[in-house]
Amino acid sequence: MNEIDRRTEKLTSALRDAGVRITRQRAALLSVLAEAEDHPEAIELQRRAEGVVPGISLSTVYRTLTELESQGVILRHQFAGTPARFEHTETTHHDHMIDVDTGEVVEFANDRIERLQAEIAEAMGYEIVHHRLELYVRRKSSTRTAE
Amino acid sequence: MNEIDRRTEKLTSALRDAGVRITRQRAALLSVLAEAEDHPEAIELQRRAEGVVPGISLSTVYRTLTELESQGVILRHQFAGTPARFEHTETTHHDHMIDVDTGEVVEFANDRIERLQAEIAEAMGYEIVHHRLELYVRRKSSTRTAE
DNA sequence: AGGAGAATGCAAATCATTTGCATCTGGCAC
DNA sequence: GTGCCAGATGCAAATGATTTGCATTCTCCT
Repeated sequence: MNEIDRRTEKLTSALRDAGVRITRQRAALLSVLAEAEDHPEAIELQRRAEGVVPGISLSTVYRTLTELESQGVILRHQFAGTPARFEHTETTHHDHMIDVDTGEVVEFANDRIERLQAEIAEAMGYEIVHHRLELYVRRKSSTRTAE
Repeated sequence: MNEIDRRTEKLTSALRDAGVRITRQRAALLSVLAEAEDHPEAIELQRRAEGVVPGISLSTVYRTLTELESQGVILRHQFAGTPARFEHTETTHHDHMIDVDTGEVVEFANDRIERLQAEIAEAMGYEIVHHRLELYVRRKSSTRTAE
C-alpha cells in the first residue's frame, strides 16, 4: 500500500508538471487505478472512486481516462463485445488471454511473437504503432463446467 | 464473376439445407459479400445491397450478418474505434494490419505466430477458441504525408 | 395454390461513450 | 493567505453502432 501511495504521488506531481490539474476526482481515479490488479471498465472505476469522492460522475471518469490515456499513464483495451477496460502502465508490456466462459483476463508476454510482428510489418514497409493480440480461450478438458 | 456466382449459388443451397431461408435481401447480401474484396462495414454493405434490393433496411443487414456469422459464412472484425467490418470465409485464415493514417486494411498470415499462440495457451492450460491479432501500423519513412 | 412460421421494415430502445453548458475549483499571482 | 480564471465537473441530452418489438410480408414445404 505504501509502495502504491509513493508511486501514485510521484505520478501525480509528474502529471501536474505536464499541465494536468489534479482534482479530487482525478486523484481518486489515479489511486483506484494504481490499486487495481484486474482490468476494470469505466463504470467499475466510477464505483471504486465513489469510495473516495462520492458523487463522481461517469462523464468525469471517461474524460479523465481519456486524459490519462493520452498522457501514457494508462492503457485502454477494447476486448470483443464488451465495454473498454483500463489498466495502468506500471507493468511491462504484455498481451491478453480472455476466458470466453468466465470473462476472466489473463496476461502473458512472449518476445518471439513481438519480434515476429515487427518483422512482418517491416517486410511490408510498415512500422508498428501499436498492436493488439488477444487469445479468446477456454479451459482445457474441463468436465463441462459451463455452456 | 462466373466463379463468384457459382460459389454463391453453392453456398445458397448449403444455407437452405441448413434451414436458412434465402430471401431477396439475404441473396443480395451474399453476392455483395462474395464480390467484396475489402472489409466493408454494415452500412456500406447496405449501400451495396441497395443496388440489388432497393429499400433493404439496416436492421435486416445486421440481422443477416449475425446469422451468416453464426453459420460460419462470414467473419466479423471489430477494429479499434470503428464500426465492425465483415469478410466472407472463402479465404484462408489471416490476420490484419491497419494503416492508422488511412484506415486501409492489409491482410497477412504467419504460421509461426499461429503456432506460438497455440503453445502459449496450451502452456497455461487453455485452448484457443479464436484470436485477434491486429497490427496498427504506419508507412515507413514517408516524408510526412499526414499527421 | 395455401398456409405456417420465419424474415422484413420501421421506429423506438439499448449500451457505451461523448458533449454542451452552467457552475465550481485548482493552483499560480500577488 | 486571498483572489482570479482557465480548466474541470456534473447533469442531461446527444451520438453512433447495433438490437429489438411488432405489424406486415414472404419463403418454401405440401
